[in-house]
Amino acid sequence: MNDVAATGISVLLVDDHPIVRQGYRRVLESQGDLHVVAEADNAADAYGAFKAHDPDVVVLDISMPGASGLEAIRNIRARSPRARILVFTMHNEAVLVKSAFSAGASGFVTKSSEPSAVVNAIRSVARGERAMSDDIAHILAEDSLSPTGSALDQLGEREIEILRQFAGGATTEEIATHLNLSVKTVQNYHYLIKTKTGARTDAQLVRLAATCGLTRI
Amino acid sequence: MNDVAATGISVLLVDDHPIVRQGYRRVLESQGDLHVVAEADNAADAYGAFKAHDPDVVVLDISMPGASGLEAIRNIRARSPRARILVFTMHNEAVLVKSAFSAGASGFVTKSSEPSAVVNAIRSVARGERAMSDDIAHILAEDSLSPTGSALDQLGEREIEILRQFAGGATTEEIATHLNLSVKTVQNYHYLIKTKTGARTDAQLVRLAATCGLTRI
DNA sequence: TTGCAGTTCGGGCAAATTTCCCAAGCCGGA
DNA sequence: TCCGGCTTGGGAAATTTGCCCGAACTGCAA
Repeated sequence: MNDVAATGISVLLVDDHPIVRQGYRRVLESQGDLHVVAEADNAADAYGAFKAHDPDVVVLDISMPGASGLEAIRNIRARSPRARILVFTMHNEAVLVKSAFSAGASGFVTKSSEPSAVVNAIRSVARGERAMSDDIAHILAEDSLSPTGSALDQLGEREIEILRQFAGGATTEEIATHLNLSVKTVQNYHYLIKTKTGARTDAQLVRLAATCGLTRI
Repeated sequence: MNDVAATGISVLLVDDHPIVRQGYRRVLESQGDLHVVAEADNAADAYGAFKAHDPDVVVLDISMPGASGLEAIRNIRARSPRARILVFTMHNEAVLVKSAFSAGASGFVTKSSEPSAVVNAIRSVARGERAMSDDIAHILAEDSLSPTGSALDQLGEREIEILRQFAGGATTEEIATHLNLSVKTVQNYHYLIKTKTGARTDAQLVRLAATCGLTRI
C-alpha cells in the first residue's frame, strides 16, 4: 500500500459528467492531502484507470449509463481485493446502499452531504475504515430495525422467479397464472420480497431487479 | 442591464448538492470573467437570492426536491422578466427541455457537456442569446421529426415530475411532501399517469420512465 | 428414526391503496 | 366569451398490502 501519510491520498474519480468531475477535482485538490490522479466517465473504463494508476481511493457515482456502477465495483474488487471504493451518488435507497457494500464498496456518501463530510469519508476509506454519510447511516439504521436479510441473495428460487416476472411488468394475476399459483400466494411473495430486500416501493423493487441484472430495461 | 464586458458576468448557482455547487463555483471562477455571487439549494430560495443579488445569469438544476425547478423558472421570470436562466441538469428528455424553454429558460445544457460548452452557454445567455448543448439540440431535432410523440408527450409537466419521482423510488407520501400536495392528489396523478400511458403495473411505469430517459437505472 | 430448518403454498383480516367519477379554479386560445 | 386542458382534491367501492398464521414437503443431521 502507498505511504498515505507521506504522499497524501491518490484518488480516481469516476462520474459520467465532465464538469462534475472537474468540480470535484478542484474541491478535492484544494484540500492539500488529496490528489486526483485519474478520471473515468464510465464503468467500463474505471478498472483500466484503476490498474494504470493504483489509486488509494476510487470515488465513484453509481448512477451511470452503460454497465451499472455496482458492476464496476465488483469488477475492480474481483481483480484488486484491496481496492478502496467510496460510492458518491445522489441516491439514498437502503437497497442500493446494501448492494453497494455487498459488492465491495468501503463507503457510501450522498451528494447532499457537506463537502467536508465527503473529504473526511475519503480519508476514512483511505485508512481502511468503512465510511458513510449521516443520512445513509440513518436510512440503514431504520432499515435494520426489521430483521430482514441483506439483498437479492436472501431470496429463494421462487421469490427470484416472481420478482423477475413482476419487474418485467407482469400483473399479480398473470404471474399466478404463469406459475399455477393462487393470487394470494403471489401477493404474499410480493410482500416477502419487499421486506427481505428492504424495498419500500414497487419502483425500488424494479430498480433492484434491474441493477442485479434480473431484468433488462 | 449590467455592463457585462467591463465587469464580467455575475452568476447565481442553484443546485441542491452542496459539493456540486462548490465544484461548479470553482470551475466557473477559474474562467476569469464569471463570478458566482450567490448560491441556493432549493427552488424556494432561488428567487430570494435572485432579488438580493440581481445576477446576470441564473444557472439552475431542475431536478431538485421541493417545488420543481420549472416552477422556480416561472417564479423568477414572472417577477423579473429580464432574468436570464440557464438550465443545467443531467436530464435530456425532449419534454423536459420544451417545458423549460416555455417556462422561460434562456438555455438548456446537460451535465454531459464539456465544461467549455457550459461556460460558453453562460456567456451566450448573458448576451441575451438562446443556448443549448449539442445533445439537447439533437434530441429536440429528433423529436420534431417523429410523427408519433413519445408516450411522455401526453403527460403534463406535473405528471412528468411525479412520474420521475415515483420511478426514482419515492413513496406517495414523500412525493406529496416534496411537492406540497395532498397524498390524495399524488394518488390521483399516479392513476392518471397509468391510464394515459397505458401502463397496467407500477413496474411498467418504471420501465417506461427509464426507457424515456426520465430516470436512470 | 426423529427432529429441526428452510422453502413453498395459501387463509384471514384490518389497514392502506387503487380505481374510478366528479367538481372547482385557473389559464390560454378560438 | 366560451371551450378545453391542466391542476388540485373529495368520495366510495374494489383491490392490494401488511402481517399474522398453519400445513405440506424437502433435505439434512443427530
